[in-house]
Amino acid sequence: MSPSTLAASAVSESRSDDVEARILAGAMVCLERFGVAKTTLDDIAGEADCSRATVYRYFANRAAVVEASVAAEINRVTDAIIASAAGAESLEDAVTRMFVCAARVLVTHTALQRALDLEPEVVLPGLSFEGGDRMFTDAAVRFAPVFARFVPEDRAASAAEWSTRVLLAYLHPDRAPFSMTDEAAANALVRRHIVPAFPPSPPLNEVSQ
Amino acid sequence: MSPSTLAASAVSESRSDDVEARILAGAMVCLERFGVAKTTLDDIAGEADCSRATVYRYFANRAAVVEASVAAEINRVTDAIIASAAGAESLEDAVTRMFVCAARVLVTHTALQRALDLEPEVVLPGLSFEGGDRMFTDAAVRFAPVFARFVPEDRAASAAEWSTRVLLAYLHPDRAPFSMTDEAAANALVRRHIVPAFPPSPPLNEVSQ
DNA sequence: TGACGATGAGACGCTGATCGTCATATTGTC
DNA sequence: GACAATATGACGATCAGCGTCTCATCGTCA
Repeated sequence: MSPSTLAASAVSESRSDDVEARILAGAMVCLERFGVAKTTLDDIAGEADCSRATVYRYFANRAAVVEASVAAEINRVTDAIIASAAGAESLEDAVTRMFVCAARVLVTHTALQRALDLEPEVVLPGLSFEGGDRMFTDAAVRFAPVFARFVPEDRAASAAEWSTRVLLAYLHPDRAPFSMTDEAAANALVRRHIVPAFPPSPPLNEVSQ
Repeated sequence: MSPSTLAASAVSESRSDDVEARILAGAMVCLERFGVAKTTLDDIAGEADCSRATVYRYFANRAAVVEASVAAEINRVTDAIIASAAGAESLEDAVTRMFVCAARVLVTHTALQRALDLEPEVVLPGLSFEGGDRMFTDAAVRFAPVFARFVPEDRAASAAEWSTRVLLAYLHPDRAPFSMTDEAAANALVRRHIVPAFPPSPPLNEVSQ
């Protein structure tokens, strides 16, 4: 448990929170600049403007810092994607916006692109939905409320998960020719793979029966 | 003296030359990716697709590889700048073209920009004409023939040197607001600081006296 | 074929960088 | 001024990188 987690229920947390955030941000800056392999704890501490020992106060080791920094960054991206669907008025519209937003954010994401360039063997396995880590399943969970606005409550989770799978599949570098940053292309994908599977309430089979 | 220098006067140089060039190119790739501080000899050897031992056969140490790689790169850039003035029909035209070319090449130069970002304290001192190394005086010497087409023979060298000084002064990051990539801006600079100082033969003072 | 030069593979010792831990100093709060 | 929370620099251990070396391999040429 990190000090800030403890501090959250206590009184003084001003510094703790600040430092932990600075460490995470500093680590991300280093990952952008140097890549995972070449980033040292000195680099991170220096960028976070604190001592190495302080970093160890918040994280068990180098790997933990990197992991937490990546997780925080994924959270940021997830937030942006969710926000992009705020004004949508249909499932098709919402998912199209989210796909385009995701594609544009990731294509221009320095750290990610650098990682794909320098250490693809580390990043690519993690870019699949089933890839062990709960990174994307967690993201899918967070997407669910967006879907709940357009599909029956009990289907929102699976719609979110399915959409995330499709998104990841088409964002994979191997799919280079397919550019999801193009709204028309994203929309076509959504109409083919997402919309038909998730009709508005009530579900299709209940109507047709 | 490097093996290829020896080989140049001997018979077989095919392989040597190739390897040396690959090492220099590989080193530049690493400098782009990692910066000077984080580039190891393993990185360079790997990028050059040869063993570490082979790198040491051509260069005394890591610093020598980096230095030679930078020198080779400066040569490449110098060539490009000279080539850009090929079709010029006046001093003003030639220098303007060279300034714009230099600015554009350097602004889009990944390794240089990365170095300026990561290790400004290493790069900036070297970006002055007087900066110890003969990098720019050498470049100025190579520019001289271009100037010899428009100014009296005996003034070509100093015209080249002066122009290089002006170029460097205005390319320095501290001068950020001044964008030499803009042809009009470059031309104005040339008209003010270069052309008046180097009238076509014979020199101005001889005419006016 | 045999000599030769170029290269790769990899082991070596050395040095400095990096890691993770520790005792101590500093800071903010009461 | 005492206390808790936290930052800091020092520490030893470990690791990665450097530069050197030897040996095996390969291709070329006499």
